[in-house]
Amino acid sequence: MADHGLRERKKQATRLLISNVATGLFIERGFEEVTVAEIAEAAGVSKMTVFNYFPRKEDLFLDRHADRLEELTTVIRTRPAGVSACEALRRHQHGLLSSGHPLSGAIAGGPGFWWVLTSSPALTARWYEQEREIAAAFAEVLTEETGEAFRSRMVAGLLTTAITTIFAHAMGRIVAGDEAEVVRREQAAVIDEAFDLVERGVGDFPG
Amino acid sequence: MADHGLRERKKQATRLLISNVATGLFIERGFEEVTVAEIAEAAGVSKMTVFNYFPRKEDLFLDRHADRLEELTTVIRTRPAGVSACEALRRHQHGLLSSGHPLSGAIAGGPGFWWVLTSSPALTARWYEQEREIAAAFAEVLTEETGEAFRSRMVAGLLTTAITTIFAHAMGRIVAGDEAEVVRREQAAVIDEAFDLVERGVGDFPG
DNA sequence: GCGAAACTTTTACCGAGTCAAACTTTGAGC
DNA sequence: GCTCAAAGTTTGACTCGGTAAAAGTTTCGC
Repeated sequence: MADHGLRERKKQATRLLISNVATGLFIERGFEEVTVAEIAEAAGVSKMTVFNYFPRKEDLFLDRHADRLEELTTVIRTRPAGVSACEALRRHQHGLLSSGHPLSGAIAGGPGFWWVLTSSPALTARWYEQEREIAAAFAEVLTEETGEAFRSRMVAGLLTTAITTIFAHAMGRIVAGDEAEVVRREQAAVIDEAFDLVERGVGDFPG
Repeated sequence: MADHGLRERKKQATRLLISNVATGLFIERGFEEVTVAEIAEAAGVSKMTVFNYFPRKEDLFLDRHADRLEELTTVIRTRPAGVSACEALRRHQHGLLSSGHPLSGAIAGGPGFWWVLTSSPALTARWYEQEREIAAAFAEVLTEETGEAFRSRMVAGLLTTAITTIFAHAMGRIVAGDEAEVVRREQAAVIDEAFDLVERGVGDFPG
């Protein structure tokens, strides 16, 4: 069985169809202005089926979360010996940026995406909930490695804060209308500033 | 007019009544198991009135947020000269702990409260949303003071992470059934560990 | 091809939250 | 005190997200 049956292919196709239809409608009209029933109809499927694939309406839009979570924990778990989690993530962020990956927060492609995200409280809430899941996953990895539960949790939180803030900063600029290319050019320094703060501490800022 | 009219007193009384009735029911049976209609009836008021005072159901339980936000920003804003925001908050947390304040996360009074909070996803989500509001408020204060927007935002995020993690740690132990007195005794070290990480950095943890 | 398992649809339902219109209470001025 | 306007409350109807159960429909193993 597995991933080659007709069944499985159809499922993936349906899932993708629903997700695409939904995303299209959201970008066109905004998250709150589109109902699940509408999405279902537009995708030629029943409302119940939509919820079969996506437990919450928000997940229709934020469906890359699982991949992102997996990717980020892998970065920490499989980092080279002698490299700290902080350093590994710093490099990863630089990598995302220079490859123009959407999650670096500085892509040309779609202010539409960021607009949808920022203009819906429910969606932003879910976004930040996903950030917390990332922090929890980090904490688990670090605790496994070191056995120090509280310290791991703290470090996980701080690292996640860096990632989130870096992202939010870029997103904010894009939404505010800044030129994507400019944002992108300046983003490397932002990444370093954030990770420097986590790695070396805030000191006595602001004096 | 102002805060001495009968009108205003009645409003405050109604608000308090609704909040108390709601909290009581939540602690008794859990957040999801109580409907707003039920709360309204128990408080002898209409459902609409409940929503008049508390825009979301979650706010019925987490109604101390405004005070907490105010208190925390004041701590930063009015800290003595030569004391960093980080240090001021560290001291504040120690103060909360030694005065047995609920928000220190280590009180004897009510595992009920923490149980309600942790057992409802909607409630925890709202809780963390409030943490983000705190981070945003911190960022605003720090930006006003220093003019460095991104750095302020990062530091605000890191400080908030410390507060949140300290709190979550204590709450987790209480909910898990640890003796409140023990948690309380060990909490001072937790506070210092958290703020040390923020102030001096995570370094190369975990090697 | 047959039967079981998986997927979808239908239908009915619940609870949060909104809206508008009617109704009641309070406060101010005379 | 009485009256009028404003503030607050209630009612009832409605929308939408989400769940549950049962009845189809499609795919798969044999």
